Amino acid sequence: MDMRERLIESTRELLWERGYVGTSPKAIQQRSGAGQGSMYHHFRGKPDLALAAIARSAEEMRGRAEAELSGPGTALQRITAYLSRERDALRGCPVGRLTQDPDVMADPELRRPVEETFSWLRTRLAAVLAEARADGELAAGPDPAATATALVAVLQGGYVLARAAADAEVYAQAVDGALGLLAGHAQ
Amino acid sequence: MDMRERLIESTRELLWERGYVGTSPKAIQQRSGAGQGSMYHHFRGKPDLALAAIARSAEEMRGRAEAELSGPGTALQRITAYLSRERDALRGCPVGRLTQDPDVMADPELRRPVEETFSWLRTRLAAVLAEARADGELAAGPDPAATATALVAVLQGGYVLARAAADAEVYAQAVDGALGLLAGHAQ
DNA sequence: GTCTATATCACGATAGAC
DNA sequence: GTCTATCGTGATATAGAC
Repeated sequence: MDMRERLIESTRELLWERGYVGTSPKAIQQRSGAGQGSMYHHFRGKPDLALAAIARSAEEMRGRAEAELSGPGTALQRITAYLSRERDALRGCPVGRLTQDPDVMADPELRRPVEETFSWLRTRLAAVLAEARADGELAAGPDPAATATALVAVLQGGYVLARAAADAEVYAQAVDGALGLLAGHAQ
Repeated sequence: MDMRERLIESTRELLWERGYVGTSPKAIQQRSGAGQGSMYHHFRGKPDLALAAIARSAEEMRGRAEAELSGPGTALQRITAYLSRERDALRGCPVGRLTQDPDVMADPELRRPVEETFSWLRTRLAAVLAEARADGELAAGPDPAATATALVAVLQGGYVLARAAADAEVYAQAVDGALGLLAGHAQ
């Protein structure tokens, strides 16, 4: 792995752990093993490096979701697979956590990957919910778009509650609760 | 309002907007109109002041929830009222946002109010869900504890999605989705 | 209680040698 | 490409006058 790559990966980790405001160039240099000059050779500064890191995290998140939502099985099975995927609950979501970072949200360039990722995810999940309904797997009652937003919110909120409790099991409980509510609408 | 009070309120606002890491003593002094000496006269430092602010936000959040969950109406009506309450979606939850702050979570004193607030809220909501079930308002299917965690997660995650989209309507959609799923279990 | 002065360190970046 | 030196600013506090 070359230095540029190590800088991006170290920044990704630090943004995940400490957010944008809490991540200093110095910390990035120490984690990656790069010197001052090296970092500023590959990137114009902290925002430039953060953009590379955020874009990659967003792409990775979307790729995993798409793999599960367009994988094998019925629509309802794919939704269940996506929701039930094992996640590092106490670490939280590397993209979702950026929404709490005022400096990220204030910068249109840094903000765009975050916005697009969740916009895509809600739309994609709504489409699979609509598919489940069309196939007679789900009742006609709940609106697919609203249901999709609620389900994604359960995951994002599940991270918050798990961290608050310092207990990954709380995340699993949130997912269980969502699946339980969804089950009432299965045909 | 005396100076001590203004310091706490200013800190509450700043923690809400920028988090603990993003809030400096200087910013607190400027917003409150207090000088350096004044702030350090009333509080030992940033952590001490943050504790006062966090404890107050936690208490306020709990008070509002308790008012709705123990208010008038059937159990299901109270749950719906709690979930549907108007909230400043783009501002987010002043307590939930602290879970993303590594320095808050690393300090047991600062962490405790956050942990206790959500622990209490999940338990309290589960009790009202159990009440709704006992009263025949809700089907026996979903587990109250898991459902409660999922519902609180929808609110916390709704903030994340609304901020990601820069659109408060997304928060409302998440709540709508949750209410739609819950409706399927109403008797 | 509040003020100003001062101290120490970290942040985020630039300059220029190698 | 990477290194060290340096810079100006802000973070977080202490000291002591008033």
